[in-house]
Amino acid sequence: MSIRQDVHSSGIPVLCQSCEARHRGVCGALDADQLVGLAKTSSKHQVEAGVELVGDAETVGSYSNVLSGVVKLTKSLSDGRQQVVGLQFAPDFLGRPFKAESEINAEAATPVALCSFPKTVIERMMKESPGLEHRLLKQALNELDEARDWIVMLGRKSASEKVASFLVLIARNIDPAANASAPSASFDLPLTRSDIGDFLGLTTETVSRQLTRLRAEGVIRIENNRHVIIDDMKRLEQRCGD
Amino acid sequence: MSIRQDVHSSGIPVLCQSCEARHRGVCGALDADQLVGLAKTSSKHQVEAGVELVGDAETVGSYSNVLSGVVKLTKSLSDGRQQVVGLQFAPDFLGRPFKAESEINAEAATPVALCSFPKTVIERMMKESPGLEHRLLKQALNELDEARDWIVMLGRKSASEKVASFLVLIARNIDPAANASAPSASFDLPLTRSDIGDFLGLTTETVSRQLTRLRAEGVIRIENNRHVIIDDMKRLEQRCGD
DNA sequence: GCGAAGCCTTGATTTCAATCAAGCGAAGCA
DNA sequence: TGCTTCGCTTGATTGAAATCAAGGCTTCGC
Repeated sequence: MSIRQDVHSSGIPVLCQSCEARHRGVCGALDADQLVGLAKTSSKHQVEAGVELVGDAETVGSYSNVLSGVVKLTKSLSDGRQQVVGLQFAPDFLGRPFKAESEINAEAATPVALCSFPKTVIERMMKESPGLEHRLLKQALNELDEARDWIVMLGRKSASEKVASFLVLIARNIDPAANASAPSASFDLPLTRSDIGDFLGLTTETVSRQLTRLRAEGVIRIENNRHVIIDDMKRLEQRCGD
Repeated sequence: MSIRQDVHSSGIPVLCQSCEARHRGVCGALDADQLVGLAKTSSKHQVEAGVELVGDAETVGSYSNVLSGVVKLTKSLSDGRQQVVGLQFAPDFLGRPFKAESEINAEAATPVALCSFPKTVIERMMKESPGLEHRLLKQALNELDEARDWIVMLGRKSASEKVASFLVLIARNIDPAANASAPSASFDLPLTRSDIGDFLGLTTETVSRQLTRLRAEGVIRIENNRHVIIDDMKRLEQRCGD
């Protein structure tokens, strides 16, 4: 798949189409020369749901921007218990600077499009361009804030509060219309019931029961097992506990 | 309390005594001129256990290095349920750049010594000195790794695994002798049973029962309710689940 | 020393979510 | 078409940790 190298109206070349849209990714922090240099080394991938991204020959030794879809980060205990420790939506940055191996598995939860760059190129640009480190610092601090909310959820919320919180989180990240003020949302769940369980520290069965309850109480509607419609976000948010 | 401004053997002035020891804090990333400038604006505080650090007049609008003691970061749900979301040991950096208010409470868990700087000064230096942002990025990424291990613990570990994991974490951070290879450790717990419960997503009673069990099985010894002795770290680590 | 307040432990009981078990429905394949 | 597999739901039972309850240690100030 070819890479667009046309020039933005501001005079800054655009590395990939999607990087143009929102600037939480890598590209928004670089100057024109760097973007041209980076474009020569980048490659776009389309990946099916279920594919391991770490350990994959194409992604080892590289950083990526998520262009579309959802990537799920997981860790496992020695006996096989699994926990989701992060979800990356477009245009998040994927990869851990300053560390060779991370013990974290990354897997495409839905079909995913990635734009990848060699680690060496990014690391050189980080030294040259303070703006890039600044951007990565901001993303890391945001992820840390999210992780802390997650910690509160796992440590102190009931199963029904966890499921409600999960739906609100996904709605905010996936449904383009579900902005802060929007009273409703409609989206496909990017995870199976089992993955949702691994995200919330619950079993598949408990997730299923709580979704059934929310549906029975008219808080959400579910079509085809995957598509969720929330008519009244406020009502759902009241069940999040916070 | 006066601030040491003597000169390190390398020619770099030392801002505070403790910053000299390890360099995960702010000061290690600055050049000589900046350190002298920073020293003029810094102030050292000694704080008793239980004191709120955020909302405190002296720490609002400032960043701090933890010089000694343990600071506990907590978040609360609307009905009062509380969860510890971070523990800061010397020489961690305290404060959230790029964000005015954070919803997070910081409290001295033990007597704490802090070295504080006005936010404005640090933020100016961040613009001038890429090294400072680099250091903050590294700390943020480390904290993110820790947060993800914590998420696994809260989501998937049993009460007894949680308590064992907590003891190992504290031993590594507090007992200066408990390095990777050390087979034993000895330290005072920086938290009450109730705080440990808020850290692990458990109740006081459950924490107490699990500690009693570890003691009964000879894995740990406890003196005066607070002092813990671990003769065989390996044996304790085997109970962490990972 | 004495009393009070916190912190901690222990026991009895309850409860919420896990586990065990079964069946449904859609998708993929022979 | 029929078979298998996978994801999901629902029901019955169990179990781990919460809750409720009481009492014991420390530490403090008086």
